[in-house]
Amino acid sequence: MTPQPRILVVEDEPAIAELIAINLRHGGLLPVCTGDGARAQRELDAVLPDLILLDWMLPDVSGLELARRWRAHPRSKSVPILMLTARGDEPDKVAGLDAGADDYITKPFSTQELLARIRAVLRRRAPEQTCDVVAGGGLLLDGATVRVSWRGDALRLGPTEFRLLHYLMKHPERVHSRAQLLDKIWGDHVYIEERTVDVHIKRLREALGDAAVLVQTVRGAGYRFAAPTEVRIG
Amino acid sequence: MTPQPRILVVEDEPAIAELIAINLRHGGLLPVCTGDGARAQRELDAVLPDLILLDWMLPDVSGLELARRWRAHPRSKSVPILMLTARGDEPDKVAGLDAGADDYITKPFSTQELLARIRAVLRRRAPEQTCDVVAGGGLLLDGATVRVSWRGDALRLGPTEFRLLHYLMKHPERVHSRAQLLDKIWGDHVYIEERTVDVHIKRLREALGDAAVLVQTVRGAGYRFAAPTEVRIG
DNA sequence: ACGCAATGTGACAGTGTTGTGACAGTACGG
DNA sequence: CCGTACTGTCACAACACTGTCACATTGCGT
Repeated sequence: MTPQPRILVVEDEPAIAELIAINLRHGGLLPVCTGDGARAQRELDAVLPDLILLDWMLPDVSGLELARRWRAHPRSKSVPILMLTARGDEPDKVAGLDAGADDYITKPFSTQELLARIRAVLRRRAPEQTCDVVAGGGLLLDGATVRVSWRGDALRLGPTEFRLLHYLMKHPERVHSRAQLLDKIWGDHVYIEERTVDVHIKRLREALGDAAVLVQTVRGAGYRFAAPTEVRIG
Repeated sequence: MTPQPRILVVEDEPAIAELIAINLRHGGLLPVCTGDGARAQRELDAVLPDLILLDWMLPDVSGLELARRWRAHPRSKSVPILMLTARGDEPDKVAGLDAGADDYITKPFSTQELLARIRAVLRRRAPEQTCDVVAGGGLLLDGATVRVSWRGDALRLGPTEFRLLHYLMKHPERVHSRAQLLDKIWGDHVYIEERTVDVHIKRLREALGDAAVLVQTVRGAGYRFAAPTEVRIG
């Protein structure tokens, strides 16, 4: 599990989503909010969260449908799902758990109850974390053990550096703006100077040593993880 | 989203409203100021803005009430609201977010913070851009990775050269006047010498090397991206 | 061939962007 | 309570990029 468990919040009502986000953050979790199934899917494709907080009612598809779909997909199969439903209808509860939800919670709920249930699910899942390894250009990053190695030698990274590298390596070649990185790594709804990203990139490069060339600056656009362009000899 | 996002500023103190307006304008946004709820409502009925900057205290109604009302109305439901309040009282914050605000900023605030928060909200609302690759005449340009290659070899372009080539390649064959290029690539709100386009075209050609023949001059009209015209025989 | 207008080109100072070191605040474990 | 590790911000330096100019070159009509 990453230092700060990532929680993907799928909730269409912005006010509630924000409320949840605040509480999660306060509880030491890292919320990422999405308002519909499509966005949630994209987010899920990007970085696998430690837990999904899934609202029953969504604008595009039902939470039930999403849960079933994610449970069927091998990549997201093992991510625990906590269902969020308006009233404690017994049929819903059964259907939700049937679709693969690990637990469910009914609105309105207290902050403590939400956190407690999330922690319970995380704890239950913790021991059997599946592998989440990314490799590229001689670097090897393991999300499960929180370790990075360069040609076999272990590297020492701080938490933020690790998450930064993790995200960059999951989307190699692609250029990410500072704003995007803030959203994805620090979580949305937090206000941080964009230049802070630069500083962490520097610290990351320091820690990477020789592998620093893999983290490239694209002037006027952002940063990217990639093997340096080959020199063609012809 | 319009090229220049419209921001409806609802703030009763003229001095503060003006200050905000100046900062927004400077940040590339288009502010429209109103001093009370009634005017704001009229403005909202007239043209839907991209974001609403809403003061907590207003002469006629509370910002909270406005937010709730706008959130309930289908027309204005999806316009993000950024609440503005004098002190960072947590109860107020929760109430504001509960009423439908997307984010919250407390006075006094820095210019940068205001702009950053506005951009963050706008960004969150904007759909995630899909990959855009353009190819033509042996050139390949990828907007996501910000890379250009000529018959497989990577090319090094500056930011403006990249945008210029991107635009030209997106509309091949077509001739673009210098004025059009300035509008599309530099933005329509800045005044720049038309000859500057020529200079960037030259730099672009330099960077393109052999592929420079694809960027053609049409005397008296402008520039165009196209495969060179064949020599007509017969 | 000539003159005019349009375009190419090299140079340059100003600006903006990024790298970097330092610093204070915070969290955490001993 | 103190030390350690980490974070976010800032100020400054280094550097790339930008816009403009002056001048060279080209194209075109007469």
